[in-house]
Amino acid sequence: MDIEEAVSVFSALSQRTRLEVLRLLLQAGPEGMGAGEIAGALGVRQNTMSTNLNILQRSALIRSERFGRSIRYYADMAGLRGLLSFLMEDCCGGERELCAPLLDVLVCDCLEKADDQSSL
Amino acid sequence: MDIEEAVSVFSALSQRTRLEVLRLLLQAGPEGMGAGEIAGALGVRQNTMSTNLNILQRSALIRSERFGRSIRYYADMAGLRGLLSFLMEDCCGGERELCAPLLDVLVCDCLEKADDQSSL
DNA sequence: TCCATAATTCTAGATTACTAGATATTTCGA
DNA sequence: TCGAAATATCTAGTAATCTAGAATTATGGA
Repeated sequence: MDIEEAVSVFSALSQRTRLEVLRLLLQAGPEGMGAGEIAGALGVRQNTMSTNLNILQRSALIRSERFGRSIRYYADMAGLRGLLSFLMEDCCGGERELCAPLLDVLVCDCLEKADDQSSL
Repeated sequence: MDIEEAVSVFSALSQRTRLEVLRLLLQAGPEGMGAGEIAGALGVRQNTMSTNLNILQRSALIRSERFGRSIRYYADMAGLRGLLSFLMEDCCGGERELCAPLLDVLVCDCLEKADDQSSL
């Protein structure tokens, strides 16, 4: 990922509806959600949501899959990973202590509430 | 952090100069960098940089400290942590496997190159 | 107190982004 | 093949953001 792409991805996240969509899809997990379902859940008009879903997808923050005439969307963990990776590239300035607190976020909020067989 | 604040923080990151500044300061580590030094390093006019530093600081992505007549800026790890925490809130949908890859980013890019006494 | 340095604030013209109405496309079922 | 459902695209008026010139504030030294 280069700087232009990263800026574009952060732009995708800097709008209320789109940020809500990503969080909703992260919470939805592997099941994903239908496009109309997402629009309904967030109280946004269908065409506006379609535009915003497209922007998120172009940024590789979400993925989609068609089922019949509806389309399901999912959080794209690989894309999110790429973004965080770019941001934290060469971080810390060699000082582990500066960077470590960021790990706690994911460990606490995400993994601790899952089962405890920490394979890391 | 609420959604409005998170949007505002992502907006702060969705501009090339500001994203470059945050990465630069993450790489600089605890030493930080002077305001003029940052502007010089990125080839941005001093008043434009000042505006952008202010936006990053309002978003709690960087901190500042005055030394005589110059001002040093530092990455604000607590602010960054808050943002990631908000984004990943209630993630995974109970499926640990969906979320775990995000940890690798920080573990690989940031901590593995530090000493190996993994206290997690 | 006066000057130079370092950084910030004010401002406006130019660019970019957002929303929603209207229309188009895709798919399924009858 | 026709109609309905689900979603996407086009468009334009409105709103927000970006940059840099000019002026301002804060600090330290002579």
